[in-house]
Amino acid sequence: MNIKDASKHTGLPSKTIRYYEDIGLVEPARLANGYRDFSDNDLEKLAFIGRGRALGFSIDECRSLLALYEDRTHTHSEVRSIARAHLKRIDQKIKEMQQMRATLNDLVKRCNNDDRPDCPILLGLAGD
Amino acid sequence: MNIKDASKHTGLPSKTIRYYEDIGLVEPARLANGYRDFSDNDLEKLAFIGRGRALGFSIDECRSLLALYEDRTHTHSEVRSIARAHLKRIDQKIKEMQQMRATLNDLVKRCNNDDRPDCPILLGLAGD
DNA sequence: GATAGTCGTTCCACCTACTGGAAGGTCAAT
DNA sequence: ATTGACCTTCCAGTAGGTGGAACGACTATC
Repeated sequence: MNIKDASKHTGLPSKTIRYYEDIGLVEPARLANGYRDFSDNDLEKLAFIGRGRALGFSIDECRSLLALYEDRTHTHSEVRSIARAHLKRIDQKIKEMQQMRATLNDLVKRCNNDDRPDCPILLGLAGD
Repeated sequence: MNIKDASKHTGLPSKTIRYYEDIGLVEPARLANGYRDFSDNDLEKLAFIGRGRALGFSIDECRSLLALYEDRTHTHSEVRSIARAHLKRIDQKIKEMQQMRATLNDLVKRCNNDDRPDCPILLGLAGD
């Protein structure tokens, strides 16, 4: 399967797939004309990475998870520890974003009810 | 004020302050020895940018907001539109993260209650 | 057989927002 | 005179791609 079709199958842009090859995540075969030829296994790997990325795992975490997946002797504990660490990171990030949101929303609301020359958003950024 | 003290005042690393000068956000004066000499106004600008960044605004948004702040004839509407767009982005991002969290948390939970050889997290990533 | 249009290839640069480090200059205290 | 803590510039690297140039390959049509 050529790269365009692999892209359609996995939802990943061709450019990204080439990049993933560059950094050694997949190693598609090559046809006589030099075109990449993706096997079913390649597609599965790419889809795996795609899902991992969609869940916010880093490329390196995806790499590790993929290796664990392909190693039939994998233990749950390694996988869990990667996943739990990531979950913690996500929770942290969500908290930060909610804090941001609250502060910003407050400024915006104040701005909505205020038509004095100095915008409360800017005053907020300026530190009052 | 030298860069170290400016760093302490604003909470921004010296490296970052130099970077901000590089990209034209501040233009501190220079002493005869070539050292940067930050004025109160420079410090205010840096702190402004720092708060903007902490709220998740991009550098370019901070640049615009700072310009609006320094332009005493600024209108609320421009500021609001930047802030509202950012608020929307934050909300979108929070939603995405919560979706991620839910999916990942589900996988982790299934993994906790499951000691079959194939880890549910990996199976989830592999697309079941 | 020529041509057009859509694929494919590599390679290099660019993006955001910094951060790290090397090589060297300056200053205050001892 | 030397130490240590500053300062300077410049170059490279980070993550995870994305854009574009320059060029080759394949298919369909005339």
